[in-house]
Amino acid sequence: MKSARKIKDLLYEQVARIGKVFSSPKRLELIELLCQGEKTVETLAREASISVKLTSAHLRELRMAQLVETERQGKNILYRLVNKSVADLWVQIHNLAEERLIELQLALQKIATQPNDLVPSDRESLMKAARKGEVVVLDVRPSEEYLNAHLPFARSIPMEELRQRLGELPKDRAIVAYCRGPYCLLAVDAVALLQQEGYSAIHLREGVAEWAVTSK
Amino acid sequence: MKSARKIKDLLYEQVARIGKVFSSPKRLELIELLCQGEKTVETLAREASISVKLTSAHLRELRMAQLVETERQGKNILYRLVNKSVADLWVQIHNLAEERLIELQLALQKIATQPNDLVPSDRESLMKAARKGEVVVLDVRPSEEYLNAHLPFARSIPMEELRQRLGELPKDRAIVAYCRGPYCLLAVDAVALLQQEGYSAIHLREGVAEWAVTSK
DNA sequence: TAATCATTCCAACGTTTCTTAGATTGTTCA
DNA sequence: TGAACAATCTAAGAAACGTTGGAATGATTA
Repeated sequence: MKSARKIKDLLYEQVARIGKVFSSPKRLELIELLCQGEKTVETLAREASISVKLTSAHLRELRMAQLVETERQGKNILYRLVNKSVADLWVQIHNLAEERLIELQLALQKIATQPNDLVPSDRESLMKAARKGEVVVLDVRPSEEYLNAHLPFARSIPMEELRQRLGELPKDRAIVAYCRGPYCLLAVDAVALLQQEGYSAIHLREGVAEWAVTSK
Repeated sequence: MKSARKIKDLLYEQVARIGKVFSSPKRLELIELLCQGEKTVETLAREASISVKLTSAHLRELRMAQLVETERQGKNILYRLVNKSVADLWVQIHNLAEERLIELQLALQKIATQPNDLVPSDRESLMKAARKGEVVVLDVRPSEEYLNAHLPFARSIPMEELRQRLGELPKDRAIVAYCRGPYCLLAVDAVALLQQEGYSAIHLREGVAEWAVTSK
């Protein structure tokens, strides 16, 4: 019989394979992007501002840990998360980080133009207001991501088109903008633009992954 | 204004600080031990079969990520997890690992003497049976850990004392043994001993941390 | 106050990981 | 079939990490 110690070492080593994936900033960014839907290597590289080669190397780690799966589509290879557990883990890790790390809290505070521009994270009342049409929930991510999944009652105007399409939005109601999550700056820019143009805009930190986490 | 890229890099880097903690097998083992309650450096070192110095170094990482807190008690320094989120994250990571990594599944299968010695993870019916006294839920961890927290209706007989205290257990009812979690081998040994002595014993893979995870 | 004990800090080694560059595979389109 | 393209594989230097030994800290006990 193998020694108990060796068996245990083997078990923890396997779990650490998963942990390692979440230990690199760039891999975390890729995971967050994959939470928005399947993407090609090139798209991921562009969005994360890294080279295709490096992206491929990081994706290899994700693949070896069995956290993503690939599908060839013509010339491109699409990557996607294997299931919701992966997205959940990402959300739980960044929630814990936000809860514990003062440096992160400070950095996040600096991003939001004004603290009261933030939506208090009370999902039920926000959804109630959205259902009644009292507020407009606005998804400013690229439209593919909106099509893949979006918050209930949300409308899609990608950030790139927002300036041209301002006329579609009402000035007499609050506009709640969201994007990929708390580390995506699209909604921050959207709120800044909207406020500048005289809209009453506020920022919802959560994205679809955060929203979909089972317990809060 | 700082470039958006720099801000994002900073944010993901902070989250990665938390991820890094979960990327080392030995640190994972320490976290699992700390899930059972507060412990001294020496105890942690002994249980994880590593030197005190190395334990201290790993605990330093945990401290710098703000995931543990310390308290001096006489000569010793007690370490404990700052809150339940940390234990939850450990449980979620090892659950995902068990779900995705075939190597881990195989290793875990080898441990259990027989597949049918495992309790089907149906908490409600187990608790129902335990409440009625139809089964005996047996905690074989050291008694301090039992005192810190244990499953409902559980009785404590530390593995070290089990052989001497066999008489306390009934032979006409099923005995459900558990320990620190799926990677702790105490309950495996307990089940083996009990079965050898003619008891009807089965193994519950989950420990208190797994049991306490909000959603399953 | 000195001696002891538990723990941490510091420095150093070998190992792993990150990142980039060059060559290679597999697919599509002409 | 060959050219163009997307992505991966391999190799290699730089950076970070795990681990160990020796010195230092801080509390307790005699």
